[in-house]
Amino acid sequence: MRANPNPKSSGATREKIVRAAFAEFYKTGFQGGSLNQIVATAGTTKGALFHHFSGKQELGYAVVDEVIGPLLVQRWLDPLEDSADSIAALKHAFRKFVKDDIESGAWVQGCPLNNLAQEMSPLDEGFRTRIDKLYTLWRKGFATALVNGAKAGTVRKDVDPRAVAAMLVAGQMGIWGTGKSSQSKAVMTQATDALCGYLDSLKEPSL
Amino acid sequence: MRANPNPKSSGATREKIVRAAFAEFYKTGFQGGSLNQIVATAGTTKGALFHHFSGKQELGYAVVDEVIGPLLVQRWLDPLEDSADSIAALKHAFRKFVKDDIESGAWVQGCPLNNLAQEMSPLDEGFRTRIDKLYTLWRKGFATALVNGAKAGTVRKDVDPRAVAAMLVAGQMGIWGTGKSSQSKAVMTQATDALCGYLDSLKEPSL
DNA sequence: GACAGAATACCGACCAGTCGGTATGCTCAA
DNA sequence: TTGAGCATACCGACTGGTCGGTATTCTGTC
Repeated sequence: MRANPNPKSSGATREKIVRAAFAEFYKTGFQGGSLNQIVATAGTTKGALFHHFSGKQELGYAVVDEVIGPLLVQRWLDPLEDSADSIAALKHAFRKFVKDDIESGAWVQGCPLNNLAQEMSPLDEGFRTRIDKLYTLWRKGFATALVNGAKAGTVRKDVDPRAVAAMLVAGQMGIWGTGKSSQSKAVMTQATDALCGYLDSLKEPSL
Repeated sequence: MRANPNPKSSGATREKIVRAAFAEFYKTGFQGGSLNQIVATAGTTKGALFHHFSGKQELGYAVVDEVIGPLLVQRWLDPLEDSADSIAALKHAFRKFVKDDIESGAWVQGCPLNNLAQEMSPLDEGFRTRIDKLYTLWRKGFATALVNGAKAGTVRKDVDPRAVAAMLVAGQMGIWGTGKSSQSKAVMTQATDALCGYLDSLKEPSL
């Protein structure tokens, strides 16, 4: 029923705020993040923030839905879409992103989704459901890839795709968490190596 | 070297504060935790807190060193000490603690060490080094168990103990993180099953 | 096209409350 | 008397959030 959704800029300001909020929460956590800092980074004001969002909480929800979610899909799910050898694709993804994040320095900040999950899941049910939705999507994407691999004959028939997917997503959490607290390339790489070894053990033996 | 360690209570008050701080930080995180709430729970006052600690930071350090560290050793490391079949011991530990934490309800709060690690590692180097020390100890304990298993002939000789240990600790982080955000016994159990399957693949094949 | 009126987008001063931290004084054993 | 152990009162800084006001743009009528 809205007549005209977008006079002036509107969408642009909103997006600047969400992106600044993502960066702030990624750096200092949701509770530690300051709205004053967010509006300063976004180059706008409190008035604009509270015009677009009812409060800090809803801004956090928007960060999960509109920034972190798409980032997850683009990084981890899309590359699996058209790959016959799902184990190779998974190994490649883990290896590549570990390497990328070490090189870019992002590894010391951990995974944006996991950060929010660990901090806010027990404190706010709205956060928890949104975050769980993304992790469920993630596991589903991995499980589907494994099923396709089994169909294509590259994955052993006796593996439980859902269990392995749960383990792989948990492994991602743990590997990035390890990197964050150890700040050691060696340890992070070791864990990745072991996980890739695990993936190898799921290959169809005839290959 | 302290001349008189206990006029009045002293040590008792300090410990009450540390334990209350552990509970508070476990619930709401370090940044979200309130000193006022901590002294209220401990049944003491700000004056006592700042008498024993120079500030919130040092109190947090004490929680890591004096509560979380011993808890980790007692739970994960001590049970591995005298076990010939290290893979069985590891599987038993994971299965048991997942079950325990689901039954006690502790799983929704995650792992105290991992919670602090994710929140504070990038923000405070003092936290990071203390936390990393504990994770290093943890990995070392697992690696030693694997080495002993290889010597006893229960673990394949070609496994890299350090890499597998890093992966197992990362797996623990991820499994408890999964439970926390999914609040699903099924998913947490699935991930544990897959990890135990991984451990099985490390067994000496002749057995 | 012009113009009134309504709605949207935004600003920035301001609020009450809470935060971590401090200054000071009491109590009591040595 | 001295000083450790602790309590109370209090501080400035900062927090998330509110609110009156203004600028801009849409809508409907002529």
